[in-house]
Amino acid sequence: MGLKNIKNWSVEIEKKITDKWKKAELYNFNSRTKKKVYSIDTPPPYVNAPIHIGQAITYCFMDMIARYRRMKGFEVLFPLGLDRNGLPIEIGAEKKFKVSPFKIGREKFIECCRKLLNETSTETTDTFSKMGISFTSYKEGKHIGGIYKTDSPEYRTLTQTTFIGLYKKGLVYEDTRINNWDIKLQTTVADSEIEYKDIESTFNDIKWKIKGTGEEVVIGTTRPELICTCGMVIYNPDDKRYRHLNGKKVLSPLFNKEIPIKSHPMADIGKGTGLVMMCSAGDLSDIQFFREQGLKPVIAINKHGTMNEHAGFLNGLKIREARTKIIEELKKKGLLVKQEKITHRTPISERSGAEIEFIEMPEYYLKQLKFKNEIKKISKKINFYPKSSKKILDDWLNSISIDWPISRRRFYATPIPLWGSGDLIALPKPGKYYVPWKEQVPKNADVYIINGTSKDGKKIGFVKDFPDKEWKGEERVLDTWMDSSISELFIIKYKSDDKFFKKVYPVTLRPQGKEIVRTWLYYTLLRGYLETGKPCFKDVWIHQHILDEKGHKMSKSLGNIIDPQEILKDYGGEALRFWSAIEGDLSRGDFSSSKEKIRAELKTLNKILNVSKFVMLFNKPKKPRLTELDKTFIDYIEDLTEEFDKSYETYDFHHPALKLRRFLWEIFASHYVEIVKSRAYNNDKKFSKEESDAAKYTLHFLLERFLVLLYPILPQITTTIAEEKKINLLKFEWPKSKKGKSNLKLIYEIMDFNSSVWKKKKDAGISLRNEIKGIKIPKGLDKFKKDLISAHNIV
RNA sequence: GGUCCUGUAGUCCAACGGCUAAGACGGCUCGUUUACACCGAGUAGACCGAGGUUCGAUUCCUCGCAGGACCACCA
Repeated sequence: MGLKNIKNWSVEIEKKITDKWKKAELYNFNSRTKKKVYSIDTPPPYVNAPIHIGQAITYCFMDMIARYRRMKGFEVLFPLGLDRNGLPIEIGAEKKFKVSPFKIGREKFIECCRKLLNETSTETTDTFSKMGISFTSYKEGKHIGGIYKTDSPEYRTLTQTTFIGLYKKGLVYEDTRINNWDIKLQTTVADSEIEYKDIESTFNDIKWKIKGTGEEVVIGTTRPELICTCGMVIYNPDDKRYRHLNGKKVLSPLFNKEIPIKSHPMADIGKGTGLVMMCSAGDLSDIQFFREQGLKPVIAINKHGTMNEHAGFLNGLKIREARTKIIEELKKKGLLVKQEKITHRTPISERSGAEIEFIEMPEYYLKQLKFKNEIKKISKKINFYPKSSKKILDDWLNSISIDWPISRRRFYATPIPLWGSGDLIALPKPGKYYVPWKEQVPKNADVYIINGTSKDGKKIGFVKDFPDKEWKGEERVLDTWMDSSISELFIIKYKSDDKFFKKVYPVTLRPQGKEIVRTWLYYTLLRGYLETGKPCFKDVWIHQHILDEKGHKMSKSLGNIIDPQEILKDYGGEALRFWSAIEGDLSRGDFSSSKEKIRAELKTLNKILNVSKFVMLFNKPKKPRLTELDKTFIDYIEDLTEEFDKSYETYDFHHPALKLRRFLWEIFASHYVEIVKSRAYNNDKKFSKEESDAAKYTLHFLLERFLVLLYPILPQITTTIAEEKKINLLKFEWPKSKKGKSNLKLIYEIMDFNSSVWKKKKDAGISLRNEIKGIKIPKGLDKFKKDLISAHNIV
């Protein structure tokens, strides 16, 4: 592309490069390679929304990792996945086409989801391409490293195959339990899909009567509509006020149900009146309590979020209405003592924003409790970057208290591959994609009988052995995380290319955000362990959040979104990449993004361009004998080479980027170039040919090495310049460096000296090219005397 | 409540326990010097607070304060 013709680095230049790269498939994976494999389990973005700035930045980092590893001689597997399963897609379809799956039916709704997905196909990959991301492939397909979609038959087959395997091992069971229920989406959700928000609610003090004595006690609650589900009233064993009530019964207000009173440490003396009504629907800890006490839960809320027959006069009302109504009733009867506004941490469904209710439903579970310790053990074998991020995983592991509910009552997801007939379950053969809700049961499917107590199935034959049975296809689907948690297995061809899988497992790196440690990372470790018994990753790199300029989370409602597409359009991928690296260490802290600062990095790109143009004015001679000055600067960049190797290897691109920028502006351009300019031109023949050649050689050497070191961060501009020098950086190997000789202090001394001369000339009002008298070269810089005198025109 | 991370100029971000605390963006003042006005040269501006360890602390330790995160609890 002729460096001379490029005035400024621009988006147009980038477009030519990235278009070429995208078509050329430069980074295809050679499965017969003898190199070591470096594999990256990239996070598949959801395709129904454009890439946001956070994803853009993290993919920049992943690309730096991939490019560095290629230089280090690895065969790099860096695939792009597209997540197309699950609730986000369904919610998108519901909004876009203004439909409800419960009204238009399953088939039509799935069509809507497909329609939505087809429209959003290429935007995501285009964005990545513009950023210069070196995915193994930009083509979809079954080849190793091809773009994969999580809703493809191949992917869903693997999800089902692993499900079938888990079922056979007795790790999947169905149970009817109280669970997190999303009223909006009409499905059970897992604990990991819940977030907590502070919502204002009212704390109501209500009078209750002790049976027999008629004594009145006051109990506080935020959920008075659940009084009908109260199974016990408790107080703290140390609470003297209520000791005399132990073993007595209390009558629930309005319902007059007899409820036992007991002491229990869960009650806190200081909170409320010290008495707690234990309901079977408040939250999961209540449910645990019911189990512990052997109480039978009463479920008063149905799956649509309305009260049922257990709620007596509240039957048929929505939860909120029921709450208002019962408070009215209590007021009328004079049973409401006091009301107080409090903020209450309320469980919210992450996907829909609906308040979670606790409702009893039969769901499939994957056993996870019994593997907690194993997962802890294998996670110790994984390197976490930064180390402290492992704590997030440990905290989560410690808090897991129930098995993983994996069935969902939704539609656009992997179907659960089961058919049922009474207490029999038909489990098809693995390796195929099944859609039980609209397909006949395969005759060769295994038949299991469900044992009522253990919940585990026992195999008793095949479907063909039960010709009289009518089989009903399972209608539920699998939790999206059941798909996502095998991404690392899918990309290395688990169950489809055993030889390759064995060679490459465990996957080298999982890069991901801290907010999905408890979902994506944890579930992947669990699934990987259940499939292989081993840790599935060597390294895990956890990044923090990308915030707006003011350090706030970006969100549509705040209107502070920075759109990477816009940045790419205005400033290009290289500016975005360089800014990402310069801005901070993403694994250590959150980072704030600002368009202004990204724009500012364009200056650096042009500086690189211009310095290169200058160096290219000279031909690179064969290596001559170098001067002390030349050696000093070469030693320094050799040291940087060594240092950056270590940084890049530990996923630190921030510090090298800072030092490279400094090297470019401060050390190389402002000082080395300025000093040796006259020696390189050598117009007045003050220097010998060898001395002049030494300057030219060193200019080229420093520039080349600079480009090589910068290449992982800025691939487009560095390769463009290197091409001019007949160097192909895409295939360049990391240089073997000679270390330990650099003398930065000496370089600073040179820089100080230069500055002082420039200042003197400026103060004297003379041009920098003019002669200056009376300057003494400092002792330490004696060996550079000839260069310094010539550079400053000292007489 | 528990745990973790982070506190350096207006903003962002550096600095093996030691020298004048670096650089960028933004200010201000000058200036076209054969790669570069997306430039060059200057200039103003900062270590959250209190103890401790040390000859010496921005750096290490303790406590506090502030911001962020995760977990638990919240009747």
